[in-house]
Amino acid sequence: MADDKLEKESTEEKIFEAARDVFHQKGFDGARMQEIADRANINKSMLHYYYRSKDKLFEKVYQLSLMRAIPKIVILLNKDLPLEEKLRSFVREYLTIIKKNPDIPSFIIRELNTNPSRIQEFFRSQVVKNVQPFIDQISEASREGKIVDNLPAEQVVINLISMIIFPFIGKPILQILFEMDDAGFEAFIDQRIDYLPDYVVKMTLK
Amino acid sequence: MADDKLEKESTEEKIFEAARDVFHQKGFDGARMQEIADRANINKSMLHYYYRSKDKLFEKVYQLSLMRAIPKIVILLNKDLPLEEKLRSFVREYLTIIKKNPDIPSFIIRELNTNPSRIQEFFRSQVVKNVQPFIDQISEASREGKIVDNLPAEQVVINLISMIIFPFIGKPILQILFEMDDAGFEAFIDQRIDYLPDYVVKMTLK
DNA sequence: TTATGGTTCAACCAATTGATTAAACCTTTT
DNA sequence: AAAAGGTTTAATCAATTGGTTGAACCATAA
Repeated sequence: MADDKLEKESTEEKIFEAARDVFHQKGFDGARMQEIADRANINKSMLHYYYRSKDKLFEKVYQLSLMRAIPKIVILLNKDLPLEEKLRSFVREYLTIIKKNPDIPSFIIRELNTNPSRIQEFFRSQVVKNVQPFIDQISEASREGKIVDNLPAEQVVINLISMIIFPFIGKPILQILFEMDDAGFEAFIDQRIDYLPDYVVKMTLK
Repeated sequence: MADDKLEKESTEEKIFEAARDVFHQKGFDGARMQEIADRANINKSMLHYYYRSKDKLFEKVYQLSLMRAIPKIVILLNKDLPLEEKLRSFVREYLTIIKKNPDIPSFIIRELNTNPSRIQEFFRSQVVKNVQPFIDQISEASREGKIVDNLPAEQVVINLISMIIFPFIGKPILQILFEMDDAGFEAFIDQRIDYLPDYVVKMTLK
């Protein structure tokens, strides 16, 4: 009755959000159930009441993190667009989505490197088949001599993904190197959203 | 007396190497002292006898991992070379060094994201001042209108680093996406060492 | 009012983990 | 050979961690 302003949030939701924050920041191994409980302002038993175990809770967080980041992009890749336009919107869309969820890349990469098996399956079943048409489209363009240096599709795709994702993963290094605060980093990303789509097209297509 | 072929290795060294492997693979939080001891084929007490604590042991591993990866590159950046040549050799050298220590990038990035304070200082004191001349050189070139799209130095540098480092960090994704085994991945990197230096120059300098 | 059933909590448990200890072992020195 | 000192080991500790339990709480329905 004190400040129930916007506290319609259920306990289950509070737990999930706290878990998401802690898992994102510390990873599975570094996360503590007690810390999640504290951040959600509830008793630790509640975690197990709603999610059974740390593994199950992590699974939920992980799944939603991936779901939030990937499908929107994947849809784009399956559209029937000319390569040039697809490249441009891929870069722009991807950067924009990650900007809204900037801690997801580090999170995914970290868990993918420390405990591959847990999620390789997800990638194999959800991502690969949706990216394949895009790869094929690039391969075809390469065979037709439309790609700079006749690079194979794998190299082109990695160059794309690298330039999109790495700045978020390397944020702490970046901030030290260029003496950026968080606002500076955001401005840096905005600048990227602005020039990178055209830049990528230019450096990829003849 | 069985197979003491090359076992001149001291216990201290065996511990360090085992620790390096385990820390690289699992990170600080995921690493277990017992696992390190097992991998080194020694009693767990030896870890503490030689390195006092898990933290101290980690510190040693971390420091050497950084030392091994960074100085060689940093030296290059301070040489008095024309930008074009410096770019080329920067990409080639950096890729070659990481190829020899392919698990270091993920390791550094992971710890940098989970526990920034532990190492920010190292970067600030060791890396920044050595990279600065390189940044300045690019900034100057940009002012002189020699950079494609007149990109600011920060964007150029990040594009470089992204394309060099990310493939190693994203190896698990890459392997799923393109159905690569470890040999395939190495071939992929070799291909990169081959074309990326010139490619980067072309996409950076007018 | 009271019975019901979902929710919350404090107390507790078993297992794991980093760390310590004291004795045994081995190599070198005297 | 015996003393000395560094090295190795097994046993053990205290703290932490994920997880469990049973009772209390509280809203809703009979």
